[in-house]
Amino acid sequence: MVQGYQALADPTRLRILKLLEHSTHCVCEIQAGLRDIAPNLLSHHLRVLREAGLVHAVRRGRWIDYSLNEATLKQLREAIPQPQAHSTLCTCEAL
Amino acid sequence: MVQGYQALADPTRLRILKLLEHSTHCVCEIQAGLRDIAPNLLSHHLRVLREAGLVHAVRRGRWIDYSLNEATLKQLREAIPQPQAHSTLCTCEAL
DNA sequence: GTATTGAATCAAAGACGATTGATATAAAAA
DNA sequence: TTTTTATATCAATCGTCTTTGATTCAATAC
Repeated sequence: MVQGYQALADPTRLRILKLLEHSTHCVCEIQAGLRDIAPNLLSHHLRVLREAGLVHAVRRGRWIDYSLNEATLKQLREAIPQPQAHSTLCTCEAL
Repeated sequence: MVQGYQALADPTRLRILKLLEHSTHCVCEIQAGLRDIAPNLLSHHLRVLREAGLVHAVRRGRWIDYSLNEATLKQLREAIPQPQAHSTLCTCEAL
């Protein structure tokens, strides 16, 4: 989980994931959507996302297509803590 | 958003949030649940969580009670990218 | 086979976050 | 008012992550 949130915790990577919400994209298309990010840096961020399992990559000839990995994203969504129904108060000696 | 995911991306902080799912707790109770974390370090992590808006803190006499801030947690859950319905393929020239 | 295109890797610099030890604040008890 | 208890802050260290520039690898075109 930690690795997943770490991967989400970067503006560039969030931008990449947003791009992929609507479509699979090869790196050159992602690059076109993030003109301010150098290609090698983009490649690095894609690797972080890959290694965290947030996206997957498949080669198609000269290109590599990236898409969201919904299974992992769902896990991350569900692992964010949530107050439980019968949440009690602190039992420390009252004031 | 980035700050929120950053705050989630640490094992100690996830443990703290897990503890708070069931109940509000003062720092000394949280401390009891994380015996391997030094008090000053715990305090640091609580600050990170506070500044990211994931928890809130209220003083009760000598104690300070921490609880989850569900509003922010919900936002983070909903901001995790999700493939959209009519997700298309990469339009790059086919192989 | 050699060049070209698309993408990843390597090495190094700088910025940032985690951890520690020591000190400070705030409220209550003595 | 001094001490004690609960928690936070400060300063410094260490490690990790981001970014850059240069190089490498893989697939296709020539």
